[in-house]
Amino acid sequence: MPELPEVETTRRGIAPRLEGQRIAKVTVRERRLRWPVPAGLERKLRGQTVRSIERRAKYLLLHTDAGAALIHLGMTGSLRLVIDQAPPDKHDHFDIAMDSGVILRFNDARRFGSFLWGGAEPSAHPLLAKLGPEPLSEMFNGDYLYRVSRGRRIAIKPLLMNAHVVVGVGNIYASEALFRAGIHPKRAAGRISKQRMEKLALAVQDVLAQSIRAGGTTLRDFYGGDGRPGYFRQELLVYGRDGEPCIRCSAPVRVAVLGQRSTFYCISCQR
DNA sequence: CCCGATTCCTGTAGGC
DNA sequence: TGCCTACAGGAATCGG
Repeated sequence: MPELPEVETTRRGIAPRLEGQRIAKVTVRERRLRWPVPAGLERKLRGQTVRSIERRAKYLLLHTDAGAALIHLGMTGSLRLVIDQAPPDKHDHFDIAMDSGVILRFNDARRFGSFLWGGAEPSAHPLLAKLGPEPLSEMFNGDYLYRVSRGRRIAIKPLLMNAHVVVGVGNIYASEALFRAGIHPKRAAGRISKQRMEKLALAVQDVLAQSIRAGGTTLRDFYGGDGRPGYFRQELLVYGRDGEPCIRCSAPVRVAVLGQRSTFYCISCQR
């Protein structure tokens, strides 16, 4: 379940081997991803030099002089660097082969990922244009959360997971940040004080930064560009701990379904 | 506009 | 062992 830390870990893993390299060939084996892979994407990229790899929300942007390719990992997507000419495995949907011989290979069993053309101004792409701020930027803070939540009756957890409010926070880190801030996931967003929103914004930033340091969270599918799993799973405090005692107060951690998502929280610490 | 439900998809786990 | 079902959830879209 790649959220921001997993995508950032992937970026850091693959960028050093791709930046400055020329794309020799792009091979798409399966065009039916979350959005159809556009016809002609191979031709647009071939011969271009990868200038930089940027992350925006959960998208990776491969910048070239002709424009940027957009890659989203969806739920089960992963990018790996393949050095030899290893034959593609099941669900290896596309390759970006460099002149150096390195191949960037995308695998995604459930095909919720995407491979798109963002053009010269990718921030104007329809999928990127209306995204909220980056959680690790200065724009994202308690004042901002307080302001955008006024008058809204939605529970705080689905609000945090709404990419139009803030990007990169998925199911795992929303539960973790709310635990760290002591806020009940079902609390109406519009009824949370500015002081508590400040705590929440800091908790979101802390948990994401800590996870990036650990190389992300590997539950099952996620591996970084170097093929190594992330180790933040060991540092999860409530996610996946249904029935276990809270590490802070020993009351049980419970799971509830909120907006069709499993939500983990301490019945005592979170109000 | 707001917000909950639905939808896409396949590997895995649990029940029998 | 094998078959069936439920579940996992990012995020666009639909409908009330």
